[in-house]
Amino acid sequence: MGRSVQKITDSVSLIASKGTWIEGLAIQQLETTAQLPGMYKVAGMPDLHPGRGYPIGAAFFAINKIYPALVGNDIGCGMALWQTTLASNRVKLDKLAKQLGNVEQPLDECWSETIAERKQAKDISIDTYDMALGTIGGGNHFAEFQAIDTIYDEQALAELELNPKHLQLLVHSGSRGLGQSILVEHIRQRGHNGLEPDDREFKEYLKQHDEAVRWAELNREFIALRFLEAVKAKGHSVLDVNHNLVSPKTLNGVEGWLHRKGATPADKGYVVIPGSRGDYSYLVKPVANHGEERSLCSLAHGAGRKWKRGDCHGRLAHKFSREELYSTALGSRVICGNKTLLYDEAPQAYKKCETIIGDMLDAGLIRVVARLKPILTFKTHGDCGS
DNA sequence: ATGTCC
Repeated sequence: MGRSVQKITDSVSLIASKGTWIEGLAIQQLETTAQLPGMYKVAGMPDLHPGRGYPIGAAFFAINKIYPALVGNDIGCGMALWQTTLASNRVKLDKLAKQLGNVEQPLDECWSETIAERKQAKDISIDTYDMALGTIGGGNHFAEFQAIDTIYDEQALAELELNPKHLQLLVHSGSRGLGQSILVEHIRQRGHNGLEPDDREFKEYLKQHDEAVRWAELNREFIALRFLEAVKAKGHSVLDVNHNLVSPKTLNGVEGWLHRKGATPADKGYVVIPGSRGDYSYLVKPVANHGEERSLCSLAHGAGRKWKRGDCHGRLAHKFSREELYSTALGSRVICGNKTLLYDEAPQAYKKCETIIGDMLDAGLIRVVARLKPILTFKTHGDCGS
């Protein structure tokens, strides 16, 4: 554990070098959250940034308690990586962009049989949010075609059966309105208080939470499938990892509940740490059983915001027109019909992913397998005004 | 983050 592990208090650590910029408010929120009853240890990741009361980009280990409000509304949010059959060197950006016209509309009737089958297979019975299945949503969610740009570990790539000559599809989305509704109903009943295993609501919440996690996984699957269909390609899932959830975990022999709020698991195999749409993403292999105590078996879930959402239009509009933001410095294309979203998620609003990766390398938490370059990032349909 | 808000 090197210079990029900071011990803030006995129970609060931060995986970041002194040179990595982290907003003071985020550290404050991390320390405040560490004071919650039953909270045993918390760990900020290098992408730590302020949230609504609780910071994003952190893991929280509590004993005999879970905090639904800490998990937040986007239960099961995560990253899925799909291998496609599209040859990277044959990509025509205009054609690709054109093919993706309607991929954010609700899935049409042709999908209903597949939806029913897959829901049953994944033990999902709720149907209130079927309309949202296969949709990306807003915020930092996206689906992005990527090309493998640099290979650092051939063997790992082979193990994952990734074809470096073909495009990958990275999907970042969650449980949409379903997770939101579960949180809202819980807050209405119990506020921000934690739940103990003896509480009636504990089991109820966890049951709904676990279903929302599976729903979010299925959502990413349908997003990938419809994208593949739209561009007339085939593909298969390589990995799917949730970074927003609470799960039982034993850390150094202590049983508890690990809350991950924008924190990628380091105990679920290979993961992708995405950069902003104008930056590289990294396929990494977590180092087994390393830094459990300080990192809580977690990693950054992305490059991390540098600027607050609402600030971005004001900071960028005088410098960049909408049209200029439809392409990036790496030559990739952006489809985003929502102006606010276009500015809020601009590459300038995020830290450089390389620094986040560097911090985790310094801490001995990961090995880098490959660097992925963005080709086309889809945020939301391209035809709405604001 | 949000079938986003009256």
